[in-house]
Amino acid sequence: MSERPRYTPADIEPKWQHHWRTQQPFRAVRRAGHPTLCALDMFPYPSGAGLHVGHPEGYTATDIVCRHARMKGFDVLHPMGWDSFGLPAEQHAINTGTHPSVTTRNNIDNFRRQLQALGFSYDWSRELATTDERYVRWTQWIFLKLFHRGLAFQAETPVNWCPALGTVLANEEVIDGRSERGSHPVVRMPLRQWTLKITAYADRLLDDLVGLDWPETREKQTHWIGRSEGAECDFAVVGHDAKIRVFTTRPDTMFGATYMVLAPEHPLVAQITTPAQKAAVDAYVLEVARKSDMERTALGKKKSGVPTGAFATNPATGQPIPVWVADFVLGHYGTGAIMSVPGHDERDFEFARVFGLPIVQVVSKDGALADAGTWKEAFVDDGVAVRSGFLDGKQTEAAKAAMIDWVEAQGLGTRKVQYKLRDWVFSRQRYWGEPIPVYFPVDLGAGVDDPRKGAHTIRYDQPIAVEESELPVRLPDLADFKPGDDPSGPLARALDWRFFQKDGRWFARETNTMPQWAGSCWYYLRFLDPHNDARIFDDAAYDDWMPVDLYVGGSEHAVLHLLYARFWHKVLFDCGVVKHKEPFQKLVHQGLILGEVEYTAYKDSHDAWVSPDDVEEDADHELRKKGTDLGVVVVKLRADQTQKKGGKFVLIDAPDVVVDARAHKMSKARGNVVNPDDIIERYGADALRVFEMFMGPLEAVKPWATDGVVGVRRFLDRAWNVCVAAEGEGPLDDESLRLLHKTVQKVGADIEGLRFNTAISAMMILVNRLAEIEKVPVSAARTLALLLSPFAPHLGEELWERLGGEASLAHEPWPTFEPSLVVDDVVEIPIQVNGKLRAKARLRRDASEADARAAVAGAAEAQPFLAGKTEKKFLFVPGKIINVVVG
RNA sequence: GCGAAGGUGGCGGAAUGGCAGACGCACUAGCUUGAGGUGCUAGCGGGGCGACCCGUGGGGGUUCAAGUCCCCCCCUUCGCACCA
Repeated sequence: MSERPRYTPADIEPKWQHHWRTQQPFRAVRRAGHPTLCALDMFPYPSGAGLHVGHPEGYTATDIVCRHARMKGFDVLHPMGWDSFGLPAEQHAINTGTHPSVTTRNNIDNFRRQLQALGFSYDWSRELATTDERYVRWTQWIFLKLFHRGLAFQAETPVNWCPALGTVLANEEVIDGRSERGSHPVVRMPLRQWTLKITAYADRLLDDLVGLDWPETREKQTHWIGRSEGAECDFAVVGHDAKIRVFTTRPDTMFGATYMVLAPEHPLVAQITTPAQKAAVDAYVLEVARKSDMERTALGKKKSGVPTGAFATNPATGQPIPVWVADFVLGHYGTGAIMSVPGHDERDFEFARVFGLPIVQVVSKDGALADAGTWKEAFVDDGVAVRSGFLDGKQTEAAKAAMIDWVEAQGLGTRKVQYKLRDWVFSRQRYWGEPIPVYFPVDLGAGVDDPRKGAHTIRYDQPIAVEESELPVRLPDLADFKPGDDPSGPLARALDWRFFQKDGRWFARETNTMPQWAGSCWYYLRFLDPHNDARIFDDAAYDDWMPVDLYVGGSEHAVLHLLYARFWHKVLFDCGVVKHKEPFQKLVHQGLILGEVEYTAYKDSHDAWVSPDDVEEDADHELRKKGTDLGVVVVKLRADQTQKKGGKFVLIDAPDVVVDARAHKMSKARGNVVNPDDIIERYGADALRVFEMFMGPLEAVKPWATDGVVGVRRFLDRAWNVCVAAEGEGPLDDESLRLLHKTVQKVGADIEGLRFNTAISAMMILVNRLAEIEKVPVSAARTLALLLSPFAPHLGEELWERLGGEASLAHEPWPTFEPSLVVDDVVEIPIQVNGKLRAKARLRRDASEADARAAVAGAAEAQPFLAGKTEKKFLFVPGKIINVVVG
């Protein structure tokens, strides 16, 4: 054979990356009359660890969409940037003394290098970092918008203080009483905090979810916002002036309220507890306070509580009912107190059962009266009100309305909408974040003329916004980044930065900084016009591209980032800065890529095998054999030591020992992280890109398997060989020509439907076919190169050039297909007898039933199943199937 | 407990109600190649010498025809977690 050049990604990939970097074919430019696409990736936090194979998954998906769109004539905005504030750089600074800005710069350089090595078609001229002062300026500018609208305020609120991190955390950052990052214990304590009034937007955040092309994330946000309608109502405490205000979604059941419960944190607890109960209540409240949220909920079903000894009057019945304290009532939801209707609420029912409190039926399924005391569970469905005075006979909905009317008429309370969503604690006691652009007057102590040197009081009650013209408020250079054990943060130590004089008066800057979410709340907007120092962005740039058509990122941001960003967007909408109610039209979460599948078995201390079902974790997180105190160790196995038996993997040498076969999340601790650099070195960036897309549906969680990469590499090799061997303009045989056109159709449709895995398999089929043909015409090879190019852009460009392409194929028109060639005139269709496949026939697509009958008669394999039988039914679906039903 | 997604070969996965397992990995055999991770050809769900039979978590149902639609159950993963 002649010497043909081989496919060498190590040569062609840098070549084209250089071309793209210098020629900038991916700059986002608007041309009148062209459709537009704004496709956005969730920008990464540039960690020191660099990219892992999870990053390129979503990035490759959007890159394919963008490259395809450009070839379809779209003007495309596809930017990338860095979410570069964050704790790790600061932690690194604490550990090593390296300034976070240095670490951040290095990490960004590394991330950029890695992303460019993957050949993504970003418009790098729009690159931004949230840590850039020119970006921070506008983040602070948005904060001032919030501040001036009364949406940013200081509050002495109970917050999640994490002593180990030395900062407060948003509720969303606390999981089971521990920090999301690092899993450190979190305690609740009241502190002065900047808080954003996201609850003012709760209804709009909820309502505007309708109509978005989003996955189940919409439901997650709905649950997170947690809107519930009901009423507030006061219950008078017997013998006190005090009233207990409760929130209920079931006002119709008030006649059935047989007791009340206060949260242990409730301010009235101390006031109304009788002397006889004081000791018990104090002890209980103390005990609960000591417990973390985790322990409080880990108790699960067991209800605990203590009576206060006090009674309140049920306003509906006029009867006194006991008031209890119990931890299942949360101080921070609703009013921190409930009326308990054990007949019609599961928790109240359970509680009543544990403490022998009366259970009364006030809602009936069919109007019939029952004895609730004998019930096994509460009746929580809607029904008809009974034993409820003026509500009797009313359906639940009507009864609710009537009861609320009554409560309002009596002046006891009002209709009320309650949300789970709480306001967003927005300050962090950290250095590496955006300074909050606010300062406070300072009162000097007697004889003190400089607060840096003497006693003073900072008037936190008189916040003053920094003038827009003075933005950005820059971070001071600091050498010591350690968080304090109080919430003033490391910036409090930068005295010359913190205190300043203006018109002869001393002021102090806010020393808290913004949380990492701030920068990511609006970066998609800055991409529109990233170098504009006069405005946040130009209106024309906004009109060119907004809103974001496609937003791809991990589902871990389903509530946190996406809710906050939507909130800011709506505030900016109210300010007239943006013109759409919602920023992200279509949202897709790429599935997590797990590590390689691992096979593990267990052995006890006698060296005997233990199946995973018999292994449990004891209180010290040590593994032991269930029901014994034998310690158990993990044994890692190779795949070839195991086999499948009855749906489970077992040891080949000991088939009664079950082996765990599962893929785990990639983590440094587990040592199963795959670095894309290594894959690129071995197989090339295009192979990595294609493999990530070939692994399965974009949204699915998938285990990584390095072995599989060779498969796509072979495919790319073959595609290369087919194209470099292409010659002349001879005709393609009919079947191959049809396959080519069908592939063009399928690849285009699959890209638009984000079904990259099936697009790739279609191209594999095409390449396998073309590889069998002696002389592939150049035109077919050019089509193949174009189809391939969104997935394997370096290969696509190189082949295009070798096939005589004049310039980069980045804007070359996407191939079209001939509709008549994608539908076959003659199709092979199955012949079934009683629904079972017996033969096959080749029939014209427009064949008649008579043709079909003739085909059946001519199908020798089918005859034995027809002989001597009576035809009951003859089914013929043209182009699909023949089914003869006989009896 | 609640909510969502999902269960198809050894593995990743295909399949507008119409030939289950496309495409790829791994594996087996042969060829080739002087070999050290990437060549070529063939085979590859299970059972049976075979014609055939059985197979999409389990059980029912609808239909000429069900992985796909309906009902019940089981399991896995993810999210939320006493929200009044």
